[in-house]
Amino acid sequence: MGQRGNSTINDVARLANVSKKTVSRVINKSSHLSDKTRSHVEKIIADIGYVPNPQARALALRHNFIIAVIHDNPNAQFLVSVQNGMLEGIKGSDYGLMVQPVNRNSPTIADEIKNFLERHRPYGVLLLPPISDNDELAELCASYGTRYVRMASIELDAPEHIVTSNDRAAVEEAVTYLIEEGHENIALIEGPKGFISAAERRAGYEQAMAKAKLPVTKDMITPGAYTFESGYEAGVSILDADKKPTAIFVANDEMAIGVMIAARERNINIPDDLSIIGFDDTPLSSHVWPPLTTVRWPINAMAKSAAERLIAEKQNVPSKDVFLSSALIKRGSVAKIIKV
Amino acid sequence: MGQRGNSTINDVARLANVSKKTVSRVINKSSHLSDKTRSHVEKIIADIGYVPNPQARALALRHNFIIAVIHDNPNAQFLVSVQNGMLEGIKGSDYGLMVQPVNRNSPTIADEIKNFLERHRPYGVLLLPPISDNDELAELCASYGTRYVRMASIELDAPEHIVTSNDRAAVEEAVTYLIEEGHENIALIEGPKGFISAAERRAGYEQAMAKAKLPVTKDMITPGAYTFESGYEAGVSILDADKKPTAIFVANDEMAIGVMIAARERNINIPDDLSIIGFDDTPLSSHVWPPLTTVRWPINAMAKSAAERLIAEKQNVPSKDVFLSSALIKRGSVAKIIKV
DNA sequence: CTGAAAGCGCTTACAG
DNA sequence: CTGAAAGCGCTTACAG
Repeated sequence: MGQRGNSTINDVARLANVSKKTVSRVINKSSHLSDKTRSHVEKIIADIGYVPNPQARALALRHNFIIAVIHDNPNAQFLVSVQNGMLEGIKGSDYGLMVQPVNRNSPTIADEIKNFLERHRPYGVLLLPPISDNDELAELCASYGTRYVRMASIELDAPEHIVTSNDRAAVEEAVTYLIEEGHENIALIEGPKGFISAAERRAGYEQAMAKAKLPVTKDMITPGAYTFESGYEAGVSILDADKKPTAIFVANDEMAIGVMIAARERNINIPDDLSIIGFDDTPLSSHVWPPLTTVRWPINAMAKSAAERLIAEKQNVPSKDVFLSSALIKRGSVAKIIKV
Repeated sequence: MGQRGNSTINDVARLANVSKKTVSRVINKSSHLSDKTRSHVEKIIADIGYVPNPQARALALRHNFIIAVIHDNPNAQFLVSVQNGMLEGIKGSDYGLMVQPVNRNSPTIADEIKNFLERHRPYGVLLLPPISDNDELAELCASYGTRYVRMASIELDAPEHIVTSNDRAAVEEAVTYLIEEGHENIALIEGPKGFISAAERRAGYEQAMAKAKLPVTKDMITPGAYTFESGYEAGVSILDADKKPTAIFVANDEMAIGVMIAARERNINIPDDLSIIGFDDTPLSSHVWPPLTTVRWPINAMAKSAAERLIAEKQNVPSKDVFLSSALIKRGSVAKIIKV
């Protein structure tokens, strides 16, 4: 009996009548090895259920088999999508995934990350928005020799260090759709100041309006914080104003759902009285009534690509993957305007 | 420059003019050490920014500083709550958190877990429902000498291996509240077959009804799968029937929200025409209209307690913590029945 | 194609 | 209170 997984390379070597080195070669699938020796050793390994000790390997190899996601993002759905994507990316490899949240508003955020990097020395890390736009943190990773990829809405680093979604183009498309449906007075509820994604989505909105030669006045843009509550409040302020828009583009789904609640309270019918488009395509967006028309954000695919890059033989192979260009999911929250 | 974090215990020993062992003693906060030596060594360590190599420590110590959550639970909110709880539990320690999803329906689930355990040798793991009720998997952990804790709704293992919520009592309380509000025809939408939590919640419902001497017929219980879609379908089947209940206890919030959509489609007003209580208290439950009355499930606290136990000096200290006894969150989805 | 020696960076008895 | 030696379980040049 005894515990599993406690036989060592020495046991295998002794039983197989070869040197440790030879065993090591079959573990690491080295090529200089006769088929006969290999299969003999493999049989012994299978027989005694030998598995190399990961800590010993890591020490000798000078790197472990761990990648991590470092984030300061409270959104559960987003986080799990990222994790699932990364997990897909490392599937079949020897790597595992660690999770390390940090506190964006803390002045010691760099120390928190230093601490994590020192304590676990992950082979690579994925930095999620919004902290991914912090250059210092990226440099910190580099200073430890840790591979890193940043997820963002613009290319704020070298190609091998970035995985990008083109939020601007996607929003422009969504707002253009609203315009094509006959809307002219289209409001925007934007994301929090300082978030690159918020700025990009706003830029997409402005571009679409500009191309259609539709005016954008200050009162058409309401601040938000990417939270349900902030969406609700923005909705209240827009819907209680004298001149209401016929459509609102909301910078994420959670806020869009807040707006829907505000509208319902006021007996404003969606989509007949008010059209709404969100951004993210969270599962939730199809679970509200009416189901929300939204822009699909391929977080899963982005995270997968990032993880693959992190554990690739050479990270340097620049990947010019830009995700998300046209990804409008039309559901039930937009109606055509019948011009009088 | 050169990378950070690449000085070794030897550098410190040389610079401080002591042996490696002495340095090791200060790292590990051993007591047999003069204050003078200790502070001298600490200064050197701080000066050169030395941090012990985690892989080397793990190898010598014969265990690393990683705990993991192993799960087969698709619910993002649940998963993130667990992760946050565990992270709180290990805060300030040297431990870090890994995440390993497995496929419940796969015949090779044991192999997936074996693989993970062998590859990373985590110091401890938390098993989440529903796979937490699989005794084989728990034994598998034990066979590798890996500490484990299982999260469940009943005490299906020794006290040190379990963290429990008393779903049955909590549901009984919720249904009793419905009864006190005058409801007699109370339907149940239950969780999936084979889930312990589903059976416990159903038992709580049945107990409450029995104590109030209210009949429970077969047609009052509708199956569900803990998903929005299954809740919606169950809602449709209940609300399209001839004899409608005045209240429904739904075994989780996601399904409850599905029921709300089904009700709205049929112009059934909540709570005036139909009262609903859910279970979980997900953030979402207060973001719907009307806000959902529900049972608060303290996943975060449970996960924290489990993580603390996993990294404790002695796991054996049996913790008889049972979470959740009375945790009804009254919001807007229940109305009093005015008896005629 | 195969092996003996040294090394990765720590900690653990055992002495003194 | 402090240290020299051996060991944790692997891999890496270097030989042959």
